[in-house]
Amino acid sequence: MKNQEELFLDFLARKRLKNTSQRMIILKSFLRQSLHLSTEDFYLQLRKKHPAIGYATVHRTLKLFAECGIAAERNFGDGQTRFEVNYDNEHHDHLVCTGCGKIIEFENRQIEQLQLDVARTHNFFIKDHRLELYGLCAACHASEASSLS
Amino acid sequence: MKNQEELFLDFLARKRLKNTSQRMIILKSFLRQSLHLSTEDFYLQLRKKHPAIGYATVHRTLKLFAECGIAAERNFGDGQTRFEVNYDNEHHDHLVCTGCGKIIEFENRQIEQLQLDVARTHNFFIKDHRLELYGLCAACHASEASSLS
DNA sequence: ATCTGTGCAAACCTTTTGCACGTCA
DNA sequence: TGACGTGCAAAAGGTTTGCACAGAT
Repeated sequence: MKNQEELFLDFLARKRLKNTSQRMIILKSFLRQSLHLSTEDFYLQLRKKHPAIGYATVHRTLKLFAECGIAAERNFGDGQTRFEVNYDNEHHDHLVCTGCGKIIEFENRQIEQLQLDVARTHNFFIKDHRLELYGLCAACHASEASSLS
Repeated sequence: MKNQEELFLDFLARKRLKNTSQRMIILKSFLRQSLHLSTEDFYLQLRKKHPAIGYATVHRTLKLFAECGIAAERNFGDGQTRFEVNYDNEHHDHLVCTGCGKIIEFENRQIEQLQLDVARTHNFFIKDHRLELYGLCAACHASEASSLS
């Protein structure tokens, strides 16, 4: 099994794209972070250490990551696209706290199986799916309850 | 049980908002369509019969629908916000055909129940969720298969 | 009469692109 | 050397807003 870095290098070679210092810096930085950062936030964080790298390069490189499969593009409805690391084709879904913005990943085989059943019922051939649960995490729920008293 | 129109009128009264002819036209037109139109597409369709109504008014009115609960804002990752009619707080999810753009609604109680289980495991208090399955409908799948031969 | 709503145009915000220069192969 | 990549700035694409006039209560 190849790791994410190797997968990306293979992808570049296959597409005759070039391996530049910027792409390596962005790749390493992206793999190091495990959050769900928007392009903007990721760029701002990256810029602290690498002020010369432009937003457009970051954007284009994240798109490449998505294209080669090591990143997944997410969209939680706040108008910003987020990228997350995609390990080993494992699929996971998200719990999103509308109070503090925290995002928790989860995986549930039974739900995945039921999705396949639904698809079959409608003669659909599923390629991908997105499941997001929106609500309050324990901490936000507690603080909301106390502020009402 | 009140219908969607009554719900909206109640909402306007409660908020001391005014009942204008534009809002009524947009409301009736919105309830009549059962598709998942983007604001832009909805506006273009509406303008055929009511050329004097502006985009901003349509946009603001759809937002009001979402606020009062008779519409739900959706986002399928194509950069456009879509609004759909929300009947009786019934929740449903979507199958999206990436070939022809067709959107099919479905409902699955077992999946909903499993979501609650996931939330409980993480001490989350769910308010809402979104589930979208992306793939090819039977027709697109067939035409893709035939074009490959 | 007053306060909200409308339509227009402009502002905004994020994503995408054109271009001249730099860099990898 | 030649093609691709980069950084900048500007364009694009969609959503939101300020403002002056119109309309509802």
